[in-house]
Amino acid sequence: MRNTNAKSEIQNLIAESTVALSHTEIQAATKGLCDRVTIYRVLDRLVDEGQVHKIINVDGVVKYANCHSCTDHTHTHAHAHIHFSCQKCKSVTCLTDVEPIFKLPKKYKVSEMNFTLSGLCPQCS
Amino acid sequence: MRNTNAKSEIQNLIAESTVALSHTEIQAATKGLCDRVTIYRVLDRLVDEGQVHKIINVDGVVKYANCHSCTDHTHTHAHAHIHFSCQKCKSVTCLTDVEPIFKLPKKYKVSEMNFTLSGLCPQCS
DNA sequence: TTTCATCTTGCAACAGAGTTGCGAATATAG
DNA sequence: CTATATTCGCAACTCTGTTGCAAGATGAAA
Repeated sequence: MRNTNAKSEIQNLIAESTVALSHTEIQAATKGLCDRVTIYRVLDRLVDEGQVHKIINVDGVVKYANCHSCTDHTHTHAHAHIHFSCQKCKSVTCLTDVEPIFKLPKKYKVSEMNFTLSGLCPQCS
Repeated sequence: MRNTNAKSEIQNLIAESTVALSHTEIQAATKGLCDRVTIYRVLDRLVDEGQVHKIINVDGVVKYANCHSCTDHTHTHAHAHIHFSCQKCKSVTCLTDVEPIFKLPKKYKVSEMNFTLSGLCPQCS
C-alpha cells in the first residue's frame, strides 16, 4: 500500500477533525486535490488499513473518523463505543470510554456493535 | 390519509414479516402491484402515520418494520430497542425487551437511540 | 348516488452516492 | 535508474431515492 499525496492529505484531514467526515465534506475540504473517485478509493484503503473507521449515520450518511483509541489496527477490529449524531449541525462524534451494557437472547452470535445516540451536541444545545 | 390498495398490501406485507424489509424486497414481493415511486411514497406515509418504523442498517440499507411493541403511534415516537443485523442472510430483526444501559457525558442531549448488533442470527449460526 | 375537492398514482426525468474499466502516471523495491 | 505493481483521472454506469405534473381514485357531503 503506497503513500501518495491524496492519501496523506485525506488521512491528516480525518485525523485532525474532532467529528467524523463524509465524502462530500472531504471533497470540499481538499478542493481540487484529486478526483472524486480517488477520494472514494483512498477512504476504502484507509479503512482496509485500519487507520480510519467507517460510520453509517442514522440518516444514512456515510462518515469516516480516525481510530484514535484503537490499539488494534487490523481492518476488521471492532469499535465498541458510542457515536453521537447531532440533529442540528449533523456532526457525528465518537464518544470513547462509554461502553453500553446489555443482555440479549443467547441464540444470536454478536461480532459487531453499532450504537448511535441522536440529539443535540454540546455546541448546539 | 387515504386507504388505497397499494397501502394496505404493503402494510400487510411488513406486518406479517418477522424481519425488516427493504424497498427492493417489498418491490419484489408485490411484483406489479404498483410503481416503484408509489412504494416509496406509501412507505413514507406509513412512517408518518407511525405504523411502521424506518431502520438504517449498518451496511446503509434502509429497511422498514412494523411497530409491534409500540403503543404510541405518533410519527415521532422513539424506538428504544436493539436491532439485530445478520451478516450472512442480511436480515434485520427487532429485539424487543432488550434495553441497553449506558452513561454518557452530560453535555449531550439525547432524544433518540439507534442500537444495532451484527453477527449471525439463530437461523444462520 | 352523484358531486367534488383532495389525495394518490404512474410516468418521465432528475439528483446524489458510489462503482467499474481502462489507459496514463507514479511510488518504491531492487 | 529501471521495472513493476499501485494509484490516478476520466468517462460511463448502477443504484437508491426524489420531484413535477397530468390522470385517476377516494370518501365526505349534498
